[in-house]
Amino acid sequence: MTALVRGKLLTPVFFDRDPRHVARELLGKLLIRKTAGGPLAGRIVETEAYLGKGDLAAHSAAGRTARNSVVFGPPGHAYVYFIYGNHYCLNVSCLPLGEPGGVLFRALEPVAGIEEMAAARDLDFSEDYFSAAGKAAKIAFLKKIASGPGRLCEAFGITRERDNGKSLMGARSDLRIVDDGHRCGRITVTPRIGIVQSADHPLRYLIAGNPFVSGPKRGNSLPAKVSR
DNA sequence: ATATCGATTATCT
DNA sequence: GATAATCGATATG
Repeated sequence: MTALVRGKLLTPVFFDRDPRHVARELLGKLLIRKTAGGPLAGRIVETEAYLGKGDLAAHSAAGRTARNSVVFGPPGHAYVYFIYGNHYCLNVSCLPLGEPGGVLFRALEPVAGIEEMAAARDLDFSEDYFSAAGKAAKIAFLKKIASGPGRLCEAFGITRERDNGKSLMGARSDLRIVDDGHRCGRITVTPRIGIVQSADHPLRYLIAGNPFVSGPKRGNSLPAKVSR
């Protein structure tokens, strides 16, 4: 697996906006984790926007607490929380200091560090088998690595202890997002997944037709489609 | 292919 | 004490 993992770091201005814009424009960017054994990288293919005010599904809906304080902080920083006693989820803070808002990373297309990520996910990986496998089998395997918010955190070793509050824009940060010039085509917008309050708002964004998005294939092409 | 269910704990009421 | 921005296993068509 070749790994061309280079690109421009994103800036505070990119994140200092409405989470809906950030969520949409994060599609196609690369999330990168620097490790001693080389970089882990995945292309962002699915996100969800969480708005500060009036969004009852957002952790910030009831105001600032110890857990959600990063979302009230400056833009471009990692908000990592623990959920269901089992999983971590990664968000990036949006909007200026004092205004809550964020974007949840829901799925990545594995780009570099496949073997390391598979190991972190407790998946069996054989280079020989993988390189010989057909296209469909490759996709099926790669989909298990980071297709889901809890899965991508496990693949990247993202935890609250290690990453909460960290800048995702820094040249010194081991966790960052870059723009490598990739342009995704059409974007599909659907309601968010796994929530009950404010469940109808179309705030989930995904690259249309991308096989690495989370969830059943059915719901991923239903409502509004937007191009860019 | 879709539905249902149990696991497991930080956080908030 | 109830809940949760999930996942993986199991059951059923």
